[in-house]
Amino acid sequence: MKKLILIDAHAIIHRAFHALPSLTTPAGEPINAVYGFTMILLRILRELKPDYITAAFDMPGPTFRHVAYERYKATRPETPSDLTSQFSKVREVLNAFQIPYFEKAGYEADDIIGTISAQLKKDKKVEVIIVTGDADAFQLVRKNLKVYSMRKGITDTVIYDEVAVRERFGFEPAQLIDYKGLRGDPSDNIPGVKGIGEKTATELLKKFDSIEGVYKALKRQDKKISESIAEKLKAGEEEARFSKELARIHSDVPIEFKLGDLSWGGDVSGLAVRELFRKFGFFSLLKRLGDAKDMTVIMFEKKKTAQQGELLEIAGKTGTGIRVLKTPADLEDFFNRSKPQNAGLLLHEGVLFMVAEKAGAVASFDPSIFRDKQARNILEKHPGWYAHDGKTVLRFLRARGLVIQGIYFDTALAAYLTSQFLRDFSYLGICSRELGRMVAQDPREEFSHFFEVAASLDEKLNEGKVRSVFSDVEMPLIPILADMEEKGIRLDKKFLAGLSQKIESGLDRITKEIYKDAGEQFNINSSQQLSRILFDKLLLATKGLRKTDKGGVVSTRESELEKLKDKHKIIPKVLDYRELMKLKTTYVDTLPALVDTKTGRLHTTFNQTGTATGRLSSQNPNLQNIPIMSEYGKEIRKAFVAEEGYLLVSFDYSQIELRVAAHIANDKKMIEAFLKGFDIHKMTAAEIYNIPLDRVTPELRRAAKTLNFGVLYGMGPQAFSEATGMSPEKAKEFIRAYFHNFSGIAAYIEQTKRFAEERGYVETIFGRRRYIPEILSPNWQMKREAERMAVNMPVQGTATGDIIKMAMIKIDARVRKEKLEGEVRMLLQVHDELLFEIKNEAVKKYAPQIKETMENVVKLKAPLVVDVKAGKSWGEQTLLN
DNA sequence: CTGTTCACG
DNA sequence: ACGTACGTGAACAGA
Repeated sequence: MKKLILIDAHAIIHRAFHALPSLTTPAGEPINAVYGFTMILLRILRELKPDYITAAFDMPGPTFRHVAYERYKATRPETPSDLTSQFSKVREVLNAFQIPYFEKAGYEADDIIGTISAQLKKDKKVEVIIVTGDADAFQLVRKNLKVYSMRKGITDTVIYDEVAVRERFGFEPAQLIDYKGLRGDPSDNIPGVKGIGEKTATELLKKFDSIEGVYKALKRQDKKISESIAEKLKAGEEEARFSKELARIHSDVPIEFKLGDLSWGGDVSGLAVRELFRKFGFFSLLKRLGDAKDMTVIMFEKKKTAQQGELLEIAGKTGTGIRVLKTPADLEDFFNRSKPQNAGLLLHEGVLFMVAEKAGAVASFDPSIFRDKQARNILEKHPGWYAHDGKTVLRFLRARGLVIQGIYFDTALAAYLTSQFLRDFSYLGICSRELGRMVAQDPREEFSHFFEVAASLDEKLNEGKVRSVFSDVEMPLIPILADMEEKGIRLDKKFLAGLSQKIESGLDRITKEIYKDAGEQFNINSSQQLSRILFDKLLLATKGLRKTDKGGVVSTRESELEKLKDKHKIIPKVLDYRELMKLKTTYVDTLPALVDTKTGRLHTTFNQTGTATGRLSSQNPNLQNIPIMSEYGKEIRKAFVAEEGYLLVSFDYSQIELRVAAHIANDKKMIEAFLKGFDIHKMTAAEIYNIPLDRVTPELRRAAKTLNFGVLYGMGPQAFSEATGMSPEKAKEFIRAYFHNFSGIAAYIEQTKRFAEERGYVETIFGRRRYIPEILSPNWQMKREAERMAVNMPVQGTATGDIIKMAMIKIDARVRKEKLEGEVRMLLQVHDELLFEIKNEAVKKYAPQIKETMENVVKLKAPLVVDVKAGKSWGEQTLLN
């Protein structure tokens, strides 16, 4: 069957305009709606692959509906001028794609679409899909006519066919106009019957089919209509019939077309499209179209890959401010003509650029420059560079034997610390935001704005104490993290190979048993298939089990299977299988493959701009989630070993988040407990149960521990009872007792929520911020969620963001000052733990110093305590303190 | 490319 | 009227 797409351009443009932030073309004209429209257009062309396509527009001026009813859409606010200018640009887009469109004075886009689809009703060989952001079109849905619509924004799309309409509204598509006739439509100012809402309208239509049916029933005094409703209907009869007609999409617009005129050629990447995208600044879309030989200006010719030490060389087109530096004299000249304090290094798609204000803007390096002594000297003595993602730049240069002095201002970090919404800290991302418009892909263009972007970010650092977090914490951390990444950690591959064998055989055995218990073979890794086996075949009861987040199907996650443990012998086997599989695929088989052949060690990358709270994260591989809990997990840690003659020494902040919470909340009781060195969880149990310490059982202590952590995250009674197995009532009482005893914590929570509501953000004690706009959400659930984030961030951010980073900086400074690089190496940070590789004979001397530095990096009311453990591997360490 | 699950703090 | 305890990254399934 052939496919025809009808786009309600009017509706889509409006939707896109409101869904996207304001964006402008490089020339400064508003473009967000056009951008959104184009994204949707590209998506439907790709997804639906139409044979025919056309679009319809509204025309300015009154329509037949206004003539019939002067108050039609009278409550609509006037179209903003930023939007009106975009309609003609959307026509330009359609022209570029060679998509025909219709518009007719006196009619709306809706009616044009209704007319076209009505004419195709007889044609059984064409399926019609209407693309719109407006629910009115649902009335047209029929066999072979669907509506492609958006739930919210422009990415969340959904296709309505007859079944879907019935499901959503509870009646047939054609009844939608009757529904509107009764209920009205405030957005179009369609009156409907006063006093009849969604519920009643749907009920009436279910019983009497249509407005005509409803009024016939009313005439014969049908008992199914209650008195009060009958009265409302009587009073509103005229409005009802009239509203129905207003809502009806017409199919008699005087337009002429032949289906053949609407056929679509299928080319989304023609010359005209590229030209237009460039003009509008749609560079990300342009990129998605792929390269077209006839259009792309080839600026750089790839000689060898960047990894091999050879960069890219300019092949031509150096006319617009870009210069190639080939000799040291070029470099010197470049520097002399620039303000030396404003020199920047940018790594973009594997090419290093040097940016300097007043010196012809941008230069790319000729690779040979790295080998020239004189040139290196010039680069190395420069006191401080601007950079975007300085850590990567630093490592890039170091890998080529060039050690620069340092990074003075990192735009990625500045954006990270000042950003209110953005999670994307790519160079292009921050340029768009800081400059308030889209920025070209062309390096000549985008890098010339570098200092403008930096200045804008610099200004924002003045808010509160953010600048001190930037210059005292994040910036100094750059070279330290670079060092840690470069050092890497040794991995015992042989040991892991043996472990892999063991797990493999265990897995084989369990797999067979599971198949036998299930009575068939299936993919145990598939939660879907497992669910079918457990709940459809073995018929295990699903009552009281959680649903998955999005799918709404019964979850098979561990905490749920745990509840079924005794119901069927297959369950514990599945749990074992899951554990082994996870360890094998994520760690045992994966890590050895990532060991660097040159260094023989495992190198992670720390992401310094990845988290909302100020923590680091670790990737490729993630070395912050190496197992420790299970038996096999500990085995995996044993594969992380120290170099010969060294020990792996770990320094763990003991309960740092709780101590920070006690400090921030100024909770007298908790602070006292920490001062006296009590077992905090045991004491918590004793306090809230009001019993002596020696009567606290292990279970009570465990519950108290759960609560101590849970409270910082905003845990409710429901979750607490799930986690501890106690009844919800008891859990509630437990929590109440907790807040009663630790009134400081309770006050902190309330105070922080209020702070967030008033200011829109929360902050750590050092001034790191997290913006939480959702705190003002009218949506009950979102608000609660925002509150939990707000309460948690200052604690998590202070402890595992600020404090441990400051400790790292202090330790590093000392190592450098005393020239201990050969003896003491910081390797990993795991939020509240630092892992070092220290020379055997040096451990005794330096471990206590590191411990001391960590404990005293900041003075809290509840003192910081660090546990030190050492061993040949990360998995077999013994306590030193 | 998204959803589910699970490893860590 | 309910279904979330915070912050991450990675593997796998399935569309």
